[in-house]
Amino acid sequence: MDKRKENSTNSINEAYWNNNCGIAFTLSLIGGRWKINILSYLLNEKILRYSELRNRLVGISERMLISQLKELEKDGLVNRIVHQQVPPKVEYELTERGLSLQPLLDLMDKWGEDNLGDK
Amino acid sequence: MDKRKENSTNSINEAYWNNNCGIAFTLSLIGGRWKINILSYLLNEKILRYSELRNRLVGISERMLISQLKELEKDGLVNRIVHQQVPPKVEYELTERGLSLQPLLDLMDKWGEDNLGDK
DNA sequence: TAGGGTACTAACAAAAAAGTAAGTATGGAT
DNA sequence: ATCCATACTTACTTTTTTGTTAGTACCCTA
Repeated sequence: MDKRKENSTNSINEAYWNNNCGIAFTLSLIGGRWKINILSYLLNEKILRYSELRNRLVGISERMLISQLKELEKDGLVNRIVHQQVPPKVEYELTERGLSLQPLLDLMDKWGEDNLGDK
Repeated sequence: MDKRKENSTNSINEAYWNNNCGIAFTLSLIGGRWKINILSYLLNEKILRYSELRNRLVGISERMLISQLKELEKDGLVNRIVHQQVPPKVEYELTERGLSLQPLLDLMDKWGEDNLGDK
């Protein structure tokens, strides 16, 4: 959403790895500042409207919430469901691809919990 | 290594989630710009010296290579082995904790490969 | 005595990510 | 006619990450 320079050294390297390494590609989809939080809530609660997500994600700004949701939608991980009514009502849920992240997120959570305290 | 403002909104939120969510903690350790690349090479080749890593990580700058290695070492994922000789020889290998990331990285790789082409 | 190879370090600049504050559209309720 | 709630949008600033370039130390070799 915010524009990046497409020919910076960093962008070129990033694009290269994202297209040639499964791990890098995966990280590029779930690595955003608030993405795992959003994905986790949606995994647990199935469907949430915009304001419900905002209330759960303590500390997030509207700008970030929208931009993370847009990226997740663009990457095919969440569906945006618009109800035609006033005041507006928009809900978010995981796509099949989003749901398929569950085992990965579970494993990340377990590894993290196992290593959190230790040095 | 590079200093951050410790009381910015972003830092506070990040620290909060990293200490309370296994996934966030895991991401904070492996999410650095070149960390998965370094971890992958060390998983495959067991032990590599600094210059060997530099040659494999096409596009990385010395500054980034050092800073990523230092963070991985601080987080207990890699060992730094210094040989007392001239010219210097320093090798890097995974710790047990680093090795324990293998299943996670494998899963991330698989998910990425399965989803790379599709839209 | 000058140069070479390795593993770094440091200072400054550019790029990218995130924060902040204010504004928009809509139709229904008052 | 005004206010309200929801889901955004926009412009501008700060913070954070990364790049770039130019060093350093060490002993050995020529």
